[in-house]
Amino acid sequence: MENKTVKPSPTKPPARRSKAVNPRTQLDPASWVDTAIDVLAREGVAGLRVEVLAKRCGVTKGSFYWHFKDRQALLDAVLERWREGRIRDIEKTTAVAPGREREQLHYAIEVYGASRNQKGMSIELAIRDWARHDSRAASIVESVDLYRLECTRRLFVASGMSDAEAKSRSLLLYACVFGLSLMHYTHFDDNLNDLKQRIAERIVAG
Amino acid sequence: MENKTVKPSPTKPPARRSKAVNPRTQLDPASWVDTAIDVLAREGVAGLRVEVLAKRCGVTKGSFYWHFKDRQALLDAVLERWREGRIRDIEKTTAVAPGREREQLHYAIEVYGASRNQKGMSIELAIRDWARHDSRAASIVESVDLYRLECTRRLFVASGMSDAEAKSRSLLLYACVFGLSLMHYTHFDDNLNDLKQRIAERIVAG
DNA sequence: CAATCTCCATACTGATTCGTATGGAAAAGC
DNA sequence: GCTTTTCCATACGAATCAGTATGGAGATTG
Repeated sequence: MENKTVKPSPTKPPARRSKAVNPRTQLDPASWVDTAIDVLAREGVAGLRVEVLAKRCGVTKGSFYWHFKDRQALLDAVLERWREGRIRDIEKTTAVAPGREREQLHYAIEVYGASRNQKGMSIELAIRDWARHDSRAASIVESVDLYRLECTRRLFVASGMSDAEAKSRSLLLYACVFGLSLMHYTHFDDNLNDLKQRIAERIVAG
Repeated sequence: MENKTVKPSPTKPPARRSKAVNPRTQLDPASWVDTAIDVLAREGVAGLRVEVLAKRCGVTKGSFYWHFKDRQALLDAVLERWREGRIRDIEKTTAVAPGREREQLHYAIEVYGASRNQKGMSIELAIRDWARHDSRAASIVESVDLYRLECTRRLFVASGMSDAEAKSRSLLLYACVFGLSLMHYTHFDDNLNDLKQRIAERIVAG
């Protein structure tokens, strides 16, 4: 379903409202997904309930079930949105001029640091936990993982490593990044930055 | 509450039933926790509902609320049981004769491999996701993490590393182990064992 | 202006959930 | 043997959830 389109005149592109840009009142599937991802980051998939989301959008379920066939349709839209965003992000992060591959790998590790990009990592972990019980989410996660692993593999190869070593480093890089965000090690040392720096070196250095 | 004990005669130790060992019918808090951890591994905390657990135990809620004050009491018991098991396991895994520290570190990495100990890792991940929304679980996870990090740190130090380097390696080890179990990389390479071996070397080697 | 379409509110059904209250059967204690 | 304690079943109330049905206000279209 996802919006019963193409009924009046297929010639007109969008033209939904009188005002060119929607002022405030109307909702579309995209804004529902926005809200859903926000809730996902803070409560996980278990928090993605249609009545809760509706209240958060300032409307009722009636609106939701006009834009989406059912709850699963929203969940699928959330997964698809996440995948697209991740793919774009990876391509941007791993694009680099020749000779600066190791530098870029350090940057890739740093941007995943839990300090900034807090919300992005929350979404990441929420979806990965989701994937442990849902095959749809698992499939999305796998496609994103393979794409990311491939992109960083190329960086390692370009920095002079064998293919097998590059694959190994690539896997180590992401495993470490996600694993660190799973752990509670704040009180393990008073110079966490030094530890992280050593880890990054261990992952990237030849 | 957790069992209204010490009413008849505090002199007798347990002596709950006629038969020395409980044959089958009676339940105690420990067996509820057993079932709960089983469900936790397969469905996460969200699956820990008292009526569901009761059905799985072959009884009704009446039994549950006799053994536990409320649902939270069971959750606390699950966390405590997990912590105790982890502490014992870590001590056993990191106890080693001098000179074999690196060997033991490789073993520690291997036992966490998702291949075996599948259920243990499922519980681990379920509790870590739980900890993202619950301060009680977060506290338990932190205590376990700090203990584990300290134990492996000692192994790295004993194998000849500086304290800072040992801490860094210790953090890298667990982050990688948990991170790998979060990822979906089965189709990334056809010789995953080689990749894992390289990763383990990278973590442990001097 | 009238008919239609868009988007949402309201009001239901039915299923689950947590927790309480109460009673009852079987064992244990005296 | 009678009472008490243990352990659980049953029955309830209140809350929350997914999904459906229906109507209605406002904009769009002819």
